Parts: sequence; C-alpha cells; structure tokens
Amino acid sequence: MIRDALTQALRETLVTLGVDPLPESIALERPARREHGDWSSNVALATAKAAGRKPRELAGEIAEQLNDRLPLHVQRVEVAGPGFVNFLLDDTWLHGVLGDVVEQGVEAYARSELGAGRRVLVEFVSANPTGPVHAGHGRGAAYGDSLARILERIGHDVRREFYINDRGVQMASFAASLTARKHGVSPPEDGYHGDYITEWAAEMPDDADPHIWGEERALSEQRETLARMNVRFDNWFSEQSMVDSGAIDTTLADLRERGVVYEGNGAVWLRSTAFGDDKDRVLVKTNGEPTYLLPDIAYHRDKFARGFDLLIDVWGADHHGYVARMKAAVQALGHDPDELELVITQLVNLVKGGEPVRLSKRTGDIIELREVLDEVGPDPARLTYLLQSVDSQQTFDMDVVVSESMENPVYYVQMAHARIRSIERVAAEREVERVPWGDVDLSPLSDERELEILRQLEVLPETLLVAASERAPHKITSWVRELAGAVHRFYHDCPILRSDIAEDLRQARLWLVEAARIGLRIGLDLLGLHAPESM
RNA sequence: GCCCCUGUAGCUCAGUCGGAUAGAGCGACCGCCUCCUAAGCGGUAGGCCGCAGGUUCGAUUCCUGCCGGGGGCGCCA
Repeated sequence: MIRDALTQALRETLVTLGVDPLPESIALERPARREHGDWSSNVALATAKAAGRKPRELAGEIAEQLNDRLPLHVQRVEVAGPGFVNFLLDDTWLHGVLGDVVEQGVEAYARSELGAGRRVLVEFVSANPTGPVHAGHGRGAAYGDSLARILERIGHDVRREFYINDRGVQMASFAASLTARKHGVSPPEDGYHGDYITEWAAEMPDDADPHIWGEERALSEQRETLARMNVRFDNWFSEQSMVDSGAIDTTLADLRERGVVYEGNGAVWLRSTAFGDDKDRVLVKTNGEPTYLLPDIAYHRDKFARGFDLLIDVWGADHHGYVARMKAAVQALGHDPDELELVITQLVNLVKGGEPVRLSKRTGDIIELREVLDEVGPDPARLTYLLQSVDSQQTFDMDVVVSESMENPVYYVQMAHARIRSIERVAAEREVERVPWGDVDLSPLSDERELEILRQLEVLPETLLVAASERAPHKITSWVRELAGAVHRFYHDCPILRSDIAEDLRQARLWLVEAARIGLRIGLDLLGLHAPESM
C-alpha cells in the first residue's frame, strides 16, 4: 500500500533529522485540492512545537530529504501553506490500483478480515405484528440490512434478526380489533382503526383464532414487503416463545441470583440505578404481569447465550428513552455495556402532496411501506433511506422521488452501471478483440477522467472501514454517488469503441471500465441495490 | 426540569483522527446529441458553517453556555 510506504518514509526522515520527540502516529491525508498533491502530511506542523522547531523549516528539511531519495511512485515532494508536506505521485500508482481492483474482483476487492470473525447480531425493524410495516420502518430496514452487509465485508460473522412482540396488550388489542371488524362493528376506542384491519378481518376464516391468525397475517405481510426492498432476516424471534420455554422466568431467577432485583410496593424491581440508569425499573407489575422490560432482558440474555460477541439494536427515535435501562440490564446480566450497541434512527417525515403524513398506526393515518414501494419502486426507496445519516431527521418527499426522477440519485448511480454494461455489450457485439489482463499496457491512462475513477476506487477500502466503524452506511452511498459521477464524466469525454481511438488506449480503457464496474457493483451490493444491465 | 438527535447554498444533504480557497445533487440561468444510453456532460450565480466564549500553530469539526427544530423521560409497548 502506497500509504504505508509514505508513512514509513516520513518516519525514517524524522529519525534522520533527529526530530525529538517523534510523533506517535503520522497523519497522511488526501488534500481537498488537487494542486496540493496526491497525499499530504501535517507531521511538521504537529511535531514542530514539541521538537522546538519552526514548522515551515522542518517541513522544508523533510521535503529535501525525501526528494533526495524518492519513494516508489513519488514524483516529487513539496512544502506548502504553514508547513504541509505534499506528495505528488506518478500516474503509475493509480495503475496499480486498477490492478488491485481487477485482480481481486467483486468478491474480494475492499474485503478484509479485520472483523476477525467476530460474531455480531444486528436486530432491526422489530415492528409489532399488529399491522403492516410503515414508511418509518423502511429507514431502519434499509439501514440495518446495509450495516450488516458492510460489517460482513470487513470480516464479521453477522446475523440479522427481527424480534416479534407477539404477546401483551398490543396483541390483545389487535385481536380484539380484528374480531370487532369481523362482526361488523368498530374496534374498541384504544384498538386499531386502520383500513387494513377491515380487509384482514374479511379474509379471516370464521373459526380462526384472531390472535394466531392475525399475527401470521401481519408477519407474512411484513416479510413480503421487506423482501421487496431486498431486506431479509436470518431469524424471526418470538417473544411468546420465551414465555413458553420458561426463559422469562429463568431470566428473572438469574437476576435475583445476581442480587440486582428487589420487591417493593407489591412489584418486582430491577436495581438499574446501580448501572447508570435514572431510576429503578419494574420487572413484574403488582398484578403479576411482566412489564415489556423483562422479556426484553430475557431476549438479550438469549442473544448472548447464543454466543454473539456484539449486539447491535437499531431502534426508532421514539425508543431512545429505553437506551439507559437496556444498557443497565445488560450489565445486570453480568456483561460489559459495550457488548450492546444501540443505534437510534431519527424520524422519517413522509411528505406527500406537499403535506406531511403522520405515521401513527392506531389512528390508521399511516402510509404503509408497501405503498411507498409501489409508488417509487424498491430501489429508489431504499437509496433514499440510505442517503443521509440516521442521526438526522429525514424528509422523504414521495412526489419528488416519483415525478422528478432527476432528483433521485438512484437513477444516476444505476445508470452509471448500465452504461458500463452497455459499453461491454457493444464491444462484444462488434467483436472487439480484448487484450488479456496480463498483457495490457495501462500507461495510456492519463486523462483526468480516467484517473478520477481510479482515485475513487482507491478510497473504497478505507471508506468501508469508516462506514463500518461509524455504523454509517450513508458513507457508502456518498462514495457510490461520487464513483458514478466519475464514470459519467469519463463516459462523456472518453470514447472507447470509436474508430479513431488508438488501439492501446482502447484496450486500457476497457480494463478501466471493468474496474469501474467492479467498484459500482460492490457499492450497490453494500447498499442492497440492483445493478441493472440496462435502463 | 432532565436526557438524546439536530442547525452548513433557495431546497435536500455530505464534509475522514481538528488542516490549506467549505462540497454534491436538485432548483435558477447559459451552453452541449452525425457519438459506446442526453436518466448524461460543461459553465454561471448562490455561504456570518445558528449565536457567544474557550482549547491551539490552526475550529464547520473538540469543550462550555445560550437560541431555534425534533424526539424521549410510566407498574404503556
């Protein structure tokens, strides 16, 4: 890696110059402006003070040393600004990047084993089985699934899980609402009033148990809708199953044994304040029923028992108030709080017809995810969800995504892939002879459009690491959009199959196209989007 | 009252471990199809990075306070 080579060269130079103390790490970054070189380091700025030197002077000495013995691929080293050391590289280093991409391919490029097989469970969506998933769930779905793909690519052993809250008051209310509609009457005041209840009630056989049938109906609906968006789960975990198996009782007994539980006011409490929570929490109510918290604890206890090293829960913003108690619960179970990560996705404000649409299931005033998929298509919906950080609220304007496709980046990105496939298709149709990879001469690649693609490809491995460690799939979105932009610009300015193009340039460009295809494909895969052959 | 997220171009948003003259798309305006897909490409205009302090060689980035927006603080789930 060029980066390591440059860092090493800088370190050796500092030693040679007798800089003391040496910095713990040497920063190397890609400057924002091209005239600042391909790589830049601020070592001189960072170390000058402690070493009792002037930054600009020190930088000058570093550059002089390096210019005397240039590292591989380095054309020259310059000093700029307050004391930056800038490296200008030969295009040959980017030709090396093309080689990495082509040789490693879609499967291997930017894949790593840094995760060391760490077992990670990502739990997301986990909508109540009392209705369809709505547009707000779509964000968590796209996020959780893409995060899982990203973590897998850096070598984690990832499982995706959906937790089914299939017992308790919500389910009872849901069943009662179905029954009411079945008999042609309105559901209870606090029941479910969506149109789908009426539709489902009509489908429900007379002898069906509304609880069991309703849950199945809701789950199959949810499963199908999520699958359309290319989101699938390895496991659907039932809350009721823990009641049946006695896991909830076992968990309570376990907590008692650990001495983190006490009785008070006729209820059973978790001493969560001992683990950083604001107040202690009730586990079993006065009426003998468990609160939602106890099954949740049992569920997480089960996750750990299954051998996962890290649990990532993706929750909506309306659940953020439970973060502290869940973290406390994990510690109460004897685990390190860092073994559970909670990602809170901020709200999605759906806009339709210029009006905000509320997402409350009970009022029936919702937009179902399937409606969104019907209107804008699964890929545009999914990319829209992945466009920005989940830390920010999102405005999802359906009209914009539907009517003005120019505003929809998914076409831009997928079109780049389709264009590349088109080049390859036409090349095949015209029976253009291809020089095998081992024999191709990449030196004709020197156009800024060509190099731009390679620079973007070069950045993927580290972009992937950042996206993974920050749990930020939207960084992959940004990366893919930039690569797509580079591809469009290249496509526009750099003809390949035209008769006036020199043969060696054509051959080199065809391999560049292959590298771009690989990069786009990897990016689209990480986002869970299709890579169309044509559009 | 307390906790979490957030405030960057007209709009929607990026901005890496703190770096140099803050970016993209859309919208606006002006150009480009004899061509491998014009769902594209090029250009112009557009900024008190919410405000005020602090930390330091350097702050959109880190810290504190204030202001605005959103969400949450149950023996509801």
